[in-house]
Amino acid sequence: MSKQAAPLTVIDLNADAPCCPPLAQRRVPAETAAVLAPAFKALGDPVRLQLMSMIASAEGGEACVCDLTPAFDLTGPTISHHLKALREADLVDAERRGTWVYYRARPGILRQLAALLTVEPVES
Amino acid sequence: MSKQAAPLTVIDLNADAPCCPPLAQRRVPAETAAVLAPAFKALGDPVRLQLMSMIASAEGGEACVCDLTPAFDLTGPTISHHLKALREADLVDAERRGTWVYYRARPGILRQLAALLTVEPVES
DNA sequence: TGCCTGTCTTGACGTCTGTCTAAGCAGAGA
DNA sequence: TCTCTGCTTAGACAGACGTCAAGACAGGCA
Repeated sequence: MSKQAAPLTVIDLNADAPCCPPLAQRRVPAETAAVLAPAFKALGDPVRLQLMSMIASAEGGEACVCDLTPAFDLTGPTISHHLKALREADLVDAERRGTWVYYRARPGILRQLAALLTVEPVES
Repeated sequence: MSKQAAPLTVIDLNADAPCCPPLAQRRVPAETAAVLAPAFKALGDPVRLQLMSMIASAEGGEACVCDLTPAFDLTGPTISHHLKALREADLVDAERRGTWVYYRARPGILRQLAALLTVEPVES
């Protein structure tokens, strides 16, 4: 994976308002695709999708790694690796408080992705 | 993988109504994650994200491979490979009419994915 | 301070992915 | 029937990914 961080910051993934029109309305430009595809890719693993959901739906808006790990038949390092992938895709934030590390979802980018996938309701 | 794909058809990817509550509302079960993650994975490549958008936003609701291929600096077989990935993720349908092959988006699964990512609007 | 607990990082290994070239298949037209 | 065009499949290769074991690091507690 080559670098792609320089001029692509045009798209603010943390904004609350959708950055882009729905995918089905107008063709997604290459720059937008390059920025958003990694987020979809991060969600493209069943373990990470569940992790994302556990974090986003946790009470208080945050989840402790100590609660996430036992939910899977995977070793700690593997969960840590998946969490890192979610972090690098800007889907979650991590914060260490004492012994434990807490993860918190970033709703902004989730909104971007949801907006991109929006389709008009069925006409019948 | 020792699963036999039998009971996973509980989730109808082509239904128009969302199959599942938003990811941030309730924890996504493993079965649901296993079904939906491949769709996110398919969208997790910039080329496929653009292809998906070109197909979904095409007039008439369908796009010819002959129009898709020249839009990228990639060979025909590579585009064909990506289209196959979208097909296998149930994101698009293909139909041959005479010399050309036309691709059409399946809005149902896009709605499922969008619904899963839905987050409550910002409270301010 | 020293030990214990909990998490992250590193390195390794096998598998999967993205891309290409070459070959195969399906229709259309002469 | 032959040939041309358009798309897909097959095979190969480099690089990325998912997983684990082992070691490193950070904070709490006696």
